[in-house]
Amino acid sequence: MFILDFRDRRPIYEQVIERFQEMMLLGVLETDEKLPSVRSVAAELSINPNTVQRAYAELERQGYIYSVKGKGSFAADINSLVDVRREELCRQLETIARQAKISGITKEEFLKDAGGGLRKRRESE
Amino acid sequence: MFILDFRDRRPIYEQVIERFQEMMLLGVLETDEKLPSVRSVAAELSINPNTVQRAYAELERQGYIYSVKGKGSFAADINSLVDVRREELCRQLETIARQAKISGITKEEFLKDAGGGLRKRRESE
DNA sequence: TAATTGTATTAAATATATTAATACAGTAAA
DNA sequence: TTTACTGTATTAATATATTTAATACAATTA
Repeated sequence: MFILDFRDRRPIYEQVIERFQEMMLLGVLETDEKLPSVRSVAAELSINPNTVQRAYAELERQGYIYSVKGKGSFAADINSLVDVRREELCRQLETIARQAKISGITKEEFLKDAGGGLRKRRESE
Repeated sequence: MFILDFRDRRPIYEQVIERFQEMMLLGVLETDEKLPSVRSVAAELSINPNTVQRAYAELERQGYIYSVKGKGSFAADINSLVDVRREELCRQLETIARQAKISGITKEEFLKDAGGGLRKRRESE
């Protein structure tokens, strides 16, 4: 499924949240598709079910998934969430751009790096 | 001097580190200029001297300052650190660019936001 | 009925951050 | 030399967040 990065200082449940968000945004998980159960994710990642449950609860609070007791957790329609995500990324981008300016990086250098980051993925388009 | 953001989830000592790094990169603190003492910073920010000491120790480890017992802590020549900082920002930029791509943000939208972030500061140049 | 699902609860363990209270050694100035 | 300031180290207590552990219960499905 995916693996955890134990060098990452952030809590495990946040990594789990991010991985599932990515899978949904990338279409690996489509709308109404079933997510693996809390217990199976816990077993696969060798972490506690409570930690997975915390991630799922947060994903549901944010509108990424919906859960039905006895049935499972399912990917929600995330089309309405794109704007929220876009705003968050814009905030992060402003923060790093401010840091770049402070560090004496020119606009040209910054945009060059940004373009590189955008292009360097596996070509899916 | 500066203030702390208690809404920030990150530890206080990290904020202290960042603020001093910024002051040095912006030239507010010049090479060999004396930083305020551990105890005075602690008093001004109403935090424990140990917390400031932790920030100073990390700043010294990273090469931003040097400390002399009995004299004080001083801004180091940070010219050789710019590259390290540039690489770190580049890594962050790639991460956020990847997230943007996953979120379906086009290259044009991303670069537009990035440029905005770079320009929106008080005009010091 | 049996097995699986999400969910809730309580407790313990673990890690990290922060404060508190000292102490020591080096520097500078009175 | 004494006094007051520096950085540095140590130990303990406190607070908070994270993670694990061990259950339990209700709903669903086969």
